[in-house]
Amino acid sequence: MSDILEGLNESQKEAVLYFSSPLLVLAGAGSGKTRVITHKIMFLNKELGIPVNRILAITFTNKAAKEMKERVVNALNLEEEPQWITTFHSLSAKILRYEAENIGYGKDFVIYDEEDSKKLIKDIVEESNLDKDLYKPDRVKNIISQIKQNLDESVLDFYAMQLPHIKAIYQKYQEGLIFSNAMDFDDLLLNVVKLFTENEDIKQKWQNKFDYILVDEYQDTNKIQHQILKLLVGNRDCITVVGDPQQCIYTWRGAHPENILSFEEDFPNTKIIKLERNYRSTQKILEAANKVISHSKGRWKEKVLKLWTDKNKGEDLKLVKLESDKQEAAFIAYQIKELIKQGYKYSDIAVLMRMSFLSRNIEEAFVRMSIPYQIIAGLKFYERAEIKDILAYLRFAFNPKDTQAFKRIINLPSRGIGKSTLNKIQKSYVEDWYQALKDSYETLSKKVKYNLQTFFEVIDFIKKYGNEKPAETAKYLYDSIDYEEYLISKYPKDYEDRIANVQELFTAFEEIEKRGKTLQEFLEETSLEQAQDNIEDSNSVKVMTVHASKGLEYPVVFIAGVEDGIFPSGRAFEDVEQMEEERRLFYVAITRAKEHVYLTLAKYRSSFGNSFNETKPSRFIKDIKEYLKVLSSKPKKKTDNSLSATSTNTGIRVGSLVKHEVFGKGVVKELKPPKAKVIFEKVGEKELLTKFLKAI
DNA sequence: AAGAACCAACTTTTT
DNA sequence: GTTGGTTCTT
Ligand SMILES: Nc1ncnc2c1ncn2[C@@H]1O[C@H](COP(=O)(O)OP(=O)(O)OP(=O)(O)O)[C@@H](O)[C@H]1O
Repeated sequence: MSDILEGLNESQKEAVLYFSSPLLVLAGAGSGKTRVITHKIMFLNKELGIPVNRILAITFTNKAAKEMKERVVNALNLEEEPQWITTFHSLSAKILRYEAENIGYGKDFVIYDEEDSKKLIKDIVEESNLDKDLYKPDRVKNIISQIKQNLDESVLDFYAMQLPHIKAIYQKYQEGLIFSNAMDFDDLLLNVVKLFTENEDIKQKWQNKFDYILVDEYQDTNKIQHQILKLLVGNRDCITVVGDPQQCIYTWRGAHPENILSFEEDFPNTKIIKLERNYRSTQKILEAANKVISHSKGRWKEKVLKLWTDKNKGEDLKLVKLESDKQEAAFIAYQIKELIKQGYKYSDIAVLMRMSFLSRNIEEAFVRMSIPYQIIAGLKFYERAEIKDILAYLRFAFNPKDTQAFKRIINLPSRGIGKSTLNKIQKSYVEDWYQALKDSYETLSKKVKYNLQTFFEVIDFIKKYGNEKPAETAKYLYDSIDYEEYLISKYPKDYEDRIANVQELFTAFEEIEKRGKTLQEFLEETSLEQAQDNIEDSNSVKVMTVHASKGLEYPVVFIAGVEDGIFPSGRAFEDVEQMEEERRLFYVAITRAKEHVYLTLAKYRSSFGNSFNETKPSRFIKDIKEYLKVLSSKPKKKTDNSLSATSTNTGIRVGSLVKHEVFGKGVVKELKPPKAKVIFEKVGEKELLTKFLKAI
């Protein structure tokens, strides 16, 4: 029975071969759950003759989907990538593109990100003359999300006690989205449920598309996602899900460790298979992880077998206490250099943290020590203002109902359009903003009229050429509205970075032009992008939040900021449930490691750059102290020239010859982490972020 | 309506 | 250390 079953243990084989009823694979970290899914796809195709495009496999991240696709393509010698190995959100977006008209949307609907959604809420609160301190967009958006994720409007009644207008806001928010032909992230899922429940024939059609459905990381799915699965499976047996309630870390997005146990209730005759062998970590790491999770409460605990491994004992986990956050970062950098000397590669190493702002110090230390790194967190590329500005123009051209995009671009660059002009335009609104603008045109002031001419030209140009020639279109847009000028005057301090970002966007457009993708598809992809997606294969240390490390593994893992208030987060102090999640998060962090774990903490940490606060070691430390070795911090050396001179890395040093997308070739004059002063051949001296520089 | 100048309140985690 | 908001001036 073929090589597909090779490299699987007995329980994994059983899981791959089981088809008699719905299957739930419950197992701890690193036990080969994902491998079960991948091999089951191969088996379904190769041994049972099911076309890969009739198999739906859902992963948590795009990156996991990509890797799974690659494995399957290689193992089965496929000519084309499987279409339906994807995430819940991408799947939903794909379904809704086909079916939008059936639920009252145009098929050019846009996806509103968090920022768009919050701005909409802010507008509503303003228009309704409500107390904007009470109805903070953050809070309101959270509540609305909770309602949508729990398929339960009684949540609304609960909050209505404190916030009497929350119901009205919710309603106006939904109206506002539909008005703009837009969906938020939750709608993406919710509308699939709506579509399927209201249209039996459409549901049938999609059921018939798939012969088998597999889901990875099931513990982090929420009720709507579960509902989508139910609707797609119908009363068939064709589903396998794998998961680990101990690794549930997205309860704030509607997941719950208990959910995975109720899978049985919704899918009758569910068979449960448990895996108990860990293939990832050394004994000590595994035991420490087991210990962490053994302190957790919750009835799901006994449902998962305790893991064992026959790997060697390995080394103790290390705990290193440093005086300050700067020294913590310096230690990590120093220790990485030591590991490199021992033969590890930069890409063997990950630095994990609970909160993304901790990466700042680490980045600085890495630049100083010439350690190649990649930060997988923080402001994502497509959330940057300059990127969103350009995209908003494109969005608006294709979907002129998009109110948030319209408001963003109508006075960007400044065209003399403020509140009162906007009101005039709004009065003419019938069909969409483009029409409103045209119809109100004659009533506007001379200056505005003049300025709007370019605006119309640009929008018309995008409409005409945007889909075929996105790169050229974007460049035309950039020139016509003098966007560079705008960036320079608005961001005198860092406009270079921003221009470079836009340049990078153009490159991405050229890419999609080559691959024959539509702009529409591109916009959708970017809104569903995840931090993990950008992880490079390059030989660099990966720096990320614990959340972003889901499903990944590294020989060496540093966990920074292991302090009460950071890990666990201070927000979890009063809430038992949340503290439980912090514990699971800590479990996830440790179980990413194969060979070495370093926990680091700073006795004093500066908040917001100035005041130093004394910290307390994380409460999780004492749970694993029997596996911990406390290291004294090494004496600090002031300079690192000797180190960087001997190491062969791609880091940038004073004197390095470098290249920049926009400014061309130059020489590094001075390092000011994370920036560098560079003298360029053509444009002279500039100060910019080193990440935009390539050593040559 | 735009821009300067000043202030406040942040930072979980993210599709 | 940033981002967004407010207030004042032009
Ligand atoms: N039967 C096996 N024999 C040897 N190695 C295996 C086997 N199954 C899985 N592995 C390896 O163990 C590691 C963890 O596997 P996998 O990612 O599938 O686990 P997982 O249970 O999905 O982990 P997590 O819960 O952390 O996402 C991988 O490096 C994988 O290649």
